Amino acid sequence: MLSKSCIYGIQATIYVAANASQEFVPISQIASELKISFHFLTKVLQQLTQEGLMNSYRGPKGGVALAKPATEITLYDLIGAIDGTSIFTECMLGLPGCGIAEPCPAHEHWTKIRNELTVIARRLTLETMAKKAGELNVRLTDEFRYAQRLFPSIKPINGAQA
Amino acid sequence: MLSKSCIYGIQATIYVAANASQEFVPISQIASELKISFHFLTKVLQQLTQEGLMNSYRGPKGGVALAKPATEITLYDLIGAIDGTSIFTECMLGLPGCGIAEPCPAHEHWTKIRNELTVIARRLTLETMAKKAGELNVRLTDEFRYAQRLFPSIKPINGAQA
DNA sequence: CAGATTTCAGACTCTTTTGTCCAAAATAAG
DNA sequence: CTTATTTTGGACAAAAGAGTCTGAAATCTG
Repeated sequence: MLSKSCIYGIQATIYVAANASQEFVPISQIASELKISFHFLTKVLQQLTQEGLMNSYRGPKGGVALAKPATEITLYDLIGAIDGTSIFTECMLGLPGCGIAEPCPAHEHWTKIRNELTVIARRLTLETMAKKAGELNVRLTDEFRYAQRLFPSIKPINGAQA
Repeated sequence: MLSKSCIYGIQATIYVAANASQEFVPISQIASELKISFHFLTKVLQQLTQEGLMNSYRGPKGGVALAKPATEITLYDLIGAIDGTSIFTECMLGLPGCGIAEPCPAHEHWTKIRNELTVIARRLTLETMAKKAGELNVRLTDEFRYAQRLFPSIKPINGAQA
């Protein structure tokens, strides 16, 4: 569904958004907390800065930060910046120009799903996901936390208890 | 979204289902009409026969045929046989065990989409898609037909005009 | 039986994705 | 100015996906 690059990018961006206290968050910190290869994540985040979703800063106290308020970045933006928007537009069978005029046999059904996916991705903001990530039982990585805070450095935003 | 193998498998199966007159359809015929590499398609269809969705027969007059009536094979079966069912079950961020207890930040939204996709894929039968494929303006490949029948050997099933 | 047809099985190549590594450029702090 | 930190950029390797090819096994036809 989503590429590894895209998944890492989404996870990292949520992490940065949830970590509102730091101005610039070093990629090394993100990588170690999310258990992602540092060098690989570096490239992914470079792409997000090139797409204008993040700002970066070199040197000590440097790192990456959101280029816009978390309310103005959506899941759609993140996916589009890394994997491209083809998931939201393409035919299930990959047929170019599949539409009402010359559809594939599954066109109408797939279109329905695709449109709902698009609506949801456009509505789901980074702020919403970051708030979720601050809740006790919600996680960003494959590690279960079981009532422990996985990222002690991140304070719960939405009144979730630690 | 779907792998090339899976797309080819779906296209080929629809073709076979739409081609109800032939008992066994040679893979070479499917490959040439759908413009798919013969050897590659061979492997994909082999997988479908191993999964019990198709029967195959060697030698002259041989080829592949549906192992079950087209009403009893769904899009879900085809995808599951080639790409596996992970699309229908997995977390958007790929987190193992992502569920109500320990969800990812996008869990509830993605679950909604995923469930609808599952319902649609389970309901969409090969018969329905094959009927569609028999209609004049519907196509299985990236070639537009523009009011020409792309596969003259296949007769329209559902009263579509040629 | 001989020859033609077709699937089966495996080896092989090419491309894309994923992951690793290293040196250079920018910046902060002493 | 020097050193440590951090992103940038590119090269490189490993793994997976996509596609090609060859020979063997099965089966029909004559």
